[in-house]
Amino acid sequence: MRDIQTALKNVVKQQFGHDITPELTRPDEQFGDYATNAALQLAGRLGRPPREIAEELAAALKNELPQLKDVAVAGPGFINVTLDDDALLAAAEAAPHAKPQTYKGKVVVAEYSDPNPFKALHAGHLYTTLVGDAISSLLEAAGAKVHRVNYGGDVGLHVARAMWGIIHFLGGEHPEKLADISEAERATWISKRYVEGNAAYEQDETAKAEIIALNKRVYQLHETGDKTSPFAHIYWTCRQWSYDGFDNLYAQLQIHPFERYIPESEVTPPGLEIVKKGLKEGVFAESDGAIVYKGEDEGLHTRVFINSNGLPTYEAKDLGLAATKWRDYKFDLGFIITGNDIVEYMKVIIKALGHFYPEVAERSRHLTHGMIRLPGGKKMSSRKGNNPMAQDILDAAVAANKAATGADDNNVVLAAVKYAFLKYRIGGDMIYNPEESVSLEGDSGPYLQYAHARARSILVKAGEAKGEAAGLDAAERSLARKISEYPEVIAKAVEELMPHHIAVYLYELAQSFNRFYEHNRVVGDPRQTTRQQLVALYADVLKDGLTLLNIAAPERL
RNA sequence: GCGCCUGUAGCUCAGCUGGAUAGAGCGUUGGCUUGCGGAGCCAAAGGUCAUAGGUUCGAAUCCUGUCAGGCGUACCA
Repeated sequence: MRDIQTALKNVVKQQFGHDITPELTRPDEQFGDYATNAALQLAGRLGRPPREIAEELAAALKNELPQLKDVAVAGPGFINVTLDDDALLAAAEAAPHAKPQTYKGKVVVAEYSDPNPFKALHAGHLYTTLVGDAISSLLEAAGAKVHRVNYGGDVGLHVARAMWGIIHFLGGEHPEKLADISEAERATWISKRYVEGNAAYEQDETAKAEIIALNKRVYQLHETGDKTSPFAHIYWTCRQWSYDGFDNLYAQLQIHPFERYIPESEVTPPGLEIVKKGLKEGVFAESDGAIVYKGEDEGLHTRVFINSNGLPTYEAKDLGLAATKWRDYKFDLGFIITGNDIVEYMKVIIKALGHFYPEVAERSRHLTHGMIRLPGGKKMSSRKGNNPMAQDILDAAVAANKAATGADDNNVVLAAVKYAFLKYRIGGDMIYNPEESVSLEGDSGPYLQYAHARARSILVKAGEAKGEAAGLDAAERSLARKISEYPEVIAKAVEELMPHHIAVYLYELAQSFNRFYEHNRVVGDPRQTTRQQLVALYADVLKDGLTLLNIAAPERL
């Protein structure tokens, strides 16, 4: 593909004196293997009929690359290129291993998941976790060194609310009573206390005052390094329980482990320093007793970085977080995945950051996902009807799988959930349908697992390849062509940081294979050698693609 | 009010750095069927790509207006 593109570029330059990078696309199969609209683009600049230019370009290209089977002009001025069978087969053979190394030697910091200790993960956390892990894997495959980091708020009002609930439950600051909580229920126990504290904060003025006081105590505890007071004991113990709970969920999901948690408390001091420095330099301003960044002149809005009580807000901490990541990793790309409700917020942060670390602001990418909803507005969360918890999603998948198959296969359930979340373009809201996700028919993770296992089983049955078969027949060619597209799909997914391209392609590939397989015998056929090779390549690509999405591809189901 | 995002088949979604007849799954209808793992294949029905303009040889894709929905809009995260 690269050869054709280079040749085309040269030809355009020689013939027409224009230095453009012509686009090579995959047209409908009936037209050929590749197509370019270079002639149509040139027509405007040259003021000549596009078909005429196309004819000249096609002839020159054919001359440049005589090994091409066909170079034809079609429609308004497209140039369609058809590869020789050997070249196509060679491209298919390379496909499972030919990944574009666009990130070779690059350092990437991937920040995703980002749950807050003392609270339960909701469905959105599950979404960023799966997408973040997939993008990380993708970048690794493209040659990057990826640092997976997880950021979360271990200080702040939500922690104070949880601490209030905990202390209330324990009947005072009695850390010894924590021993009564069994290991299995620790994480949910804490999130229940948070819910109680949250309710108290909203409804009870006395409790609200207490929670505000607790908030300050939590900050003080970090400032003084207190690890031993009863209050500190409760705090540190429960914080660790939260992290343990997160780790349990990640293990359950079988995703790559995070390199580290960066707690909010750790980035608060550097964040405060940046804001203080910025205040002197005039980047930040005082307003109503708070320290703010005025974004209006840059088309943004004003945000508070230090509130009128002198406490840092999330904004200040985010600056500290960026500085910390930069200090530790000196990355080429730092991406963050969060819900899309904070896009405007993040723009202000990055803008403010640019005053101190312009290179970091430039290398930071904020990716977002939308809300997760359930079909028909069905409510599934215990607490907030329209905001399901991560565990609710997993439980629903397990239940749907059990209902459909009667079995309890964790591999299948994970494939179902991961694929369901990864097959959509990130950015917008999505509806998670548990029944469809576990379905063995249609565009699902389990379907692809089956497709892979079936291909492997054909290969087992086929044994050693024997005999020689020349060329490719029409059905074989069609499959080989689809297989050969794989590296281009990866390149696009890497460039756009969009793993859904892979999911979409894998399903199309499976469809291509099924069409081929319907009417073409593999084992025992005179063309067995060629066909067997294609089946092997197909299975390899499926496995490779599923692996990039962090979905298991077992040899048999 | 202002800003950001979304609006493609009954439902869920691809396609969106402009290009050839707008695609897929589910659902509906009809066919294939003792198969190499049929968890599949073929076919049909189903679309004013929210809407009105504009730019262009060419617009689902770019620009503007309108409508609808979501989110954000200073001391929550």
